[in-house]
Amino acid sequence: MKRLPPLNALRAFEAAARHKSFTAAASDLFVTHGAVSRQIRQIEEFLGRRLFERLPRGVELTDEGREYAAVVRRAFEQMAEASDAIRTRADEKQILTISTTPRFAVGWLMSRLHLFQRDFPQYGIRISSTTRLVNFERERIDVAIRYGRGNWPGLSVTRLFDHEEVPVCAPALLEGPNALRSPEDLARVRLLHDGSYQYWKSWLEFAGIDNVDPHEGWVMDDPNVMFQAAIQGQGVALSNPRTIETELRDGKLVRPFDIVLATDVAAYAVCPEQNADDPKIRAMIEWLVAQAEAQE
Amino acid sequence: MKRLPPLNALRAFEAAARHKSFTAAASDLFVTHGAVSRQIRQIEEFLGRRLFERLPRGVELTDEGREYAAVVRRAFEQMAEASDAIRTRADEKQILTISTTPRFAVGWLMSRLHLFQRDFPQYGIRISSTTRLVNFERERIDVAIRYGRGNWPGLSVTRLFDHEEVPVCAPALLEGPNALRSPEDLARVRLLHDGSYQYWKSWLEFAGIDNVDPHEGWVMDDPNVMFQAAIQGQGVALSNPRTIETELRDGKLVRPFDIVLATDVAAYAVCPEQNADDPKIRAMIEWLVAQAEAQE
DNA sequence: TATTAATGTGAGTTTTAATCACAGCTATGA
DNA sequence: TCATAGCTGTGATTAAAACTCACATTAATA
Repeated sequence: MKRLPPLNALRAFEAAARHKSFTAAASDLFVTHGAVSRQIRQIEEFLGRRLFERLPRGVELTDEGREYAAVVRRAFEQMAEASDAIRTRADEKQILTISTTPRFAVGWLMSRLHLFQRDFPQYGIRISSTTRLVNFERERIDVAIRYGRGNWPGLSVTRLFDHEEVPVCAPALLEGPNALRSPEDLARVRLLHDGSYQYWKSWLEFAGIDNVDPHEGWVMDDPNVMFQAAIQGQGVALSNPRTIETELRDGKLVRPFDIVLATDVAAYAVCPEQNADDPKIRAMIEWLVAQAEAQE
Repeated sequence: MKRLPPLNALRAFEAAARHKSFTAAASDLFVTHGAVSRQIRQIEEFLGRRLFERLPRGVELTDEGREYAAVVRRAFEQMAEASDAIRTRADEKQILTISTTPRFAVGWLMSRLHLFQRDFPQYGIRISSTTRLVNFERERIDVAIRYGRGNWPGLSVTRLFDHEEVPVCAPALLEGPNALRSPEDLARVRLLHDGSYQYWKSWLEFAGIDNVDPHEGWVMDDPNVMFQAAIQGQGVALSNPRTIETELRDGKLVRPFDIVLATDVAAYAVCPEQNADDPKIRAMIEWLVAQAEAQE
């Protein structure tokens, strides 16, 4: 076979030809314009011909460049199409089953999962949300995301992020004559509890507040219900800020004070040790870690 | 455009599919089998499918892999063909003119130049061999290779290798009753001089030989003629072993003793300073340096 | 049973590519 | 007409990717 030009540079050339601009191609490829400029030069040196005319504002393809770009684009399209055909082949599509808590599913996973699907169209996704500990084999779970201390024998354990607790409430509670200003003001509002009084008790101790009764308020067994109550202004809930990211960003919930209780539990991605090398499981766990890191 | 797999890995896949072997593909691509193994895995993880069946002796394409390989190969062929068409386009082909001494041309450059041409088919090559110092502009020289001390003002100078001198002769001179055994035996054979007695004089001084008259022997003004004389067994010549590589390898000439005289001159690639950035000149000089280094 | 001819892989190194920050160019518009 | 905005080019540095090495593993072959 005849010698091929540097392939990554060729892809940069294709993008530049499509945009008629190095800068636009660069942002298309998520690199800087300098990287594209170097790669185009590589191709031009390889071919011994200019492919672009350099103009003061942008670039323009030479005749040769235009012809070449057409061939290159067609070749890339064929490759992309063939790759895509394999990746999205519906028959015998592999299903990746994720088990997690309902809150984590709604508050963290859902808003990100389309990104995984975009990068890995070859896998079907199934989400099984339960607070129970799962039997991987019987329930056909590939990856579970669980809070704990990471000591699960027989399982491959990957830490995602620490679990911290911070009070959150509807923004309306920060306004008016009874507005929450300091932690002591919690005595005047309803506490929302997730299953047990324990969490608020620990937080109040940590914050050094003694005028607030941790047994006051409502207890709900479904955290999603609890957060809906908080959004409606029914009281103040405790939450890991990471799992209510969207609510915080949209302003549905706010953090009245920045006293963050660190805990000794963390979110972990786990799977049976013997499956840790399965490509789809590895892909998912690596992706979860990357997402958790990106969130910081 | 749909997402493309890692392109260099794709090339490795193509080679592996062609050879039906990772090891063979590796040597084809001048890398180790480990590199190919990783790249194939990359592609397989990207696609979410095995492309090869792993057998104990070698690998075999899966049905999917076979289909995919066909598409990929065709796409690469299109790119290679289009690239080649531009690179070898005869009209307006750029000519690269190299000026060097006749000896260097015959003894070093000639045997390597096809490698340059293979990598850079887009340039036509012209060789101008003369011992004169050249006028780059008037004689349209792009790159000159010259011996000296590297102090040529106005020129961009790149050192290639040191010039050393060592005696060489036909292997026949090492046999029979009058065989050359030690440097002192040079008194019994003819010395072959390249233009001046100076070189032998320096070498004999360096070697500490005082029974040999450096003014003995034949003086030839063309080193190629001198080496022909040496090959025919007419005497012993002094030479830089680098420029008679092929004669040494073929056994036409041998080094009777390993006393190497280092000199203060070296071989340099030079070009006018203002042309040092010309792609074809840069390509040639970088290639000359790489060849000189490879020879060591 | 030892050998051979392959692929797979963890750790470390080398090579390659990308970034950053600044330079240079010129059409545009104040 | 002169500063500005919008590009591309590049030297030095940093970051990432690829490769190598050495060893492991496997099963056909001698």
